[in-house]
Amino acid sequence: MRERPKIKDIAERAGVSVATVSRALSDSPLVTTETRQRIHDLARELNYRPNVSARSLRTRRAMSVLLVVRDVGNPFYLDILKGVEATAREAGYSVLMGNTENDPARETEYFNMLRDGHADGMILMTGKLPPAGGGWTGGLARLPVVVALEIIEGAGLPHVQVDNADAAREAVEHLISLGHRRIAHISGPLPELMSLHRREGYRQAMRDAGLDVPDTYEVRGDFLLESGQECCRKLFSLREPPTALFVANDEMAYGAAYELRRMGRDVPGDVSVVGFDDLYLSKAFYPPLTTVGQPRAEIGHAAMGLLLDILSGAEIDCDEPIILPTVLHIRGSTAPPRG
Amino acid sequence: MRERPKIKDIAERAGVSVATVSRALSDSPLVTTETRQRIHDLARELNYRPNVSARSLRTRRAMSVLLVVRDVGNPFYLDILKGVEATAREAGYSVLMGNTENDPARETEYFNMLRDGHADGMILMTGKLPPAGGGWTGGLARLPVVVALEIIEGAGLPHVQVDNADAAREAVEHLISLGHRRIAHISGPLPELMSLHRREGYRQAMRDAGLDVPDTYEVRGDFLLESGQECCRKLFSLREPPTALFVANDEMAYGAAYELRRMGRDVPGDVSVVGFDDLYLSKAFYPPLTTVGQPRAEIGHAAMGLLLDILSGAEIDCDEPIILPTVLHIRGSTAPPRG
DNA sequence: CCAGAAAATGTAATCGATTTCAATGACGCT
DNA sequence: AGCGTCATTGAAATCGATTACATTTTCTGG
Repeated sequence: MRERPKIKDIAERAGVSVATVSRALSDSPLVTTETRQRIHDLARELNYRPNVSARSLRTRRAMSVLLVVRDVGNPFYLDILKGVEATAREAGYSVLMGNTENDPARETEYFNMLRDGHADGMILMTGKLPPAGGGWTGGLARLPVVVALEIIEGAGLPHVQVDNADAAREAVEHLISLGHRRIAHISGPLPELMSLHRREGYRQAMRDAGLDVPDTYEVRGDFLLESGQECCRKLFSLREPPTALFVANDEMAYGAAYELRRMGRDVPGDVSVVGFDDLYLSKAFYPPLTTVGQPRAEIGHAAMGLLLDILSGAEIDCDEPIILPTVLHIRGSTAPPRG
Repeated sequence: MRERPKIKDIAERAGVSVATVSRALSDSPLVTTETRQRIHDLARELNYRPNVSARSLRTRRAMSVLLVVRDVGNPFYLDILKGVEATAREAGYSVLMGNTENDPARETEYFNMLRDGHADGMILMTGKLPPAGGGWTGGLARLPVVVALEIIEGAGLPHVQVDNADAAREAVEHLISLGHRRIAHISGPLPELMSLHRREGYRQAMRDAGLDVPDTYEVRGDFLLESGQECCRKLFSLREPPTALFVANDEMAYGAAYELRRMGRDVPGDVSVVGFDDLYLSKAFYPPLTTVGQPRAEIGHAAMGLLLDILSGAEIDCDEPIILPTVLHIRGSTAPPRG
């Protein structure tokens, strides 16, 4: 058998019809235990594997889901992917990764993969929907899509997320409790909701402590390393530079810490830095980064679980997002202000 | 048209047969320019997209390739992925990412996806073949698989790689030229060829300089952060610890640098550290890491190009690997030895 | 030992596209 | 007008599985 065997080959060899083979292989109770066993053995012997195209054409199910992120290279997504994969695997689904690089064309493309039958559902972690007009405007709420990490308002999609505002507030309160008064914030891209919420948490902590936030203390980044450096330069060219930074993600925090060292300022001696995400390098960073940890595997697990529910036809309440808890990891990059 | 339109819907609306529609949509010269235009318009209007399962069932082509890595979370793979994707996209292929976590079961699974028709070809970056006996022993050379980064001997597969030994030699020569004599090596997992080659480069540079390499100066890691710390502890509990480390990848180098700081040794004041890979965080690391950079996008580009050649039926000479050049980035983690 | 229900299997339709082969129509040429 | 040629188009087979429906076999009770 040089060619890839098909169900017909097994049927001929076993002396039964293709229907019986199909039923036997899917462990249908309609076939005798003996024939089922015989067919299973034969399938293994021939090293048979069903053709996925044929199967999903007929069943209208691809048995795979799409996990769409901004940037696969971001180590942050790894644990989420693992959580998703483990849950998907249990249910017999495989996971396809999609990488958008914030490119709207690619975002639309992944949505199209849903329609093409490439995948049955999608976990969206880009914070964006494809631009309207591409045929997606209506009926989006009926698509098997779960939004994780990010927030997309008004689309009627189910969400799995953390309380960004609350986590940010906790992080800033940590800085305040160390004695810092002049605390600046490097935010993510605006007006994305995730960035807005983290900024809101920062503002609230400051307000609660009766601290002033001059406009110049809020600078906007884009979550990338270089942007952390750049924002940091801006903040430290101010007349009254901050003594602590709350940075909206770890990657920018790395950039900021690097830039501070370049400017001859010690972290945490001169400036304290808090990040957000707890990338796995953050504890090996110098100094080890104080940062907000998210339950990544659980996020993946919850999102995939929700998607499976939807795929099995359950009605999901989209107004009640699943909120998972964060943990503030206090490490070496924060200390009381000098003097 | 609430349902997803099929080719038949277009055919009815256009008053032609499905055959004509299929031909028109694939821009076959067999249809008049007018009907072709009319059908294209109609397709856009109905927002038609062909069902991939049906198409690939008939054409026996999935128009997608598999990119299999040890660990998607490793930022190292990002640029390679980008190179692969760009090249694939041009040729109309999409890229599916596979993540093995060094789990043989999952490695086999991705190979099976090839047979299932999920993908047409595969770029393998795990350095391993699935265990024999699963029906893969014979005919592997005929599978559309390209090995990138890693090396798999004797399988008759085409390779895209860098000259690991030469790059390692260059890195170690840099340390020697700074005046170091006691240079230790933290290797990758053995007996993987990539690790062996990097170690070989280290040994050769030492030999060429007439330097001794005690057995205790070669410790084996597994490419992960923690292993870098651990190996570092071993080396610095020696009677005569090294003054410089050549570490087989950046991630372990991070771990080693972290551990050195914990032990109160300055990098590069007390100990110089050289890594391998040039992760994008390496330049923001403290101190910025001296490391060997690989042409990642080009590796992805070359591997996908090779795969496309194979898929279009070209005969590939597997004995002549494609070798791409490396660059040693000299940064702040290396300096002359103290005194 | 037979009617009839239940269990096991087979036949053929089906999923939605591509493609082979046949049929049609338009056109030029004698 | 008649015929061959070429350009278009259509009808139907095909890819490899699943499954509705039909059929055969087995079992049960009377």
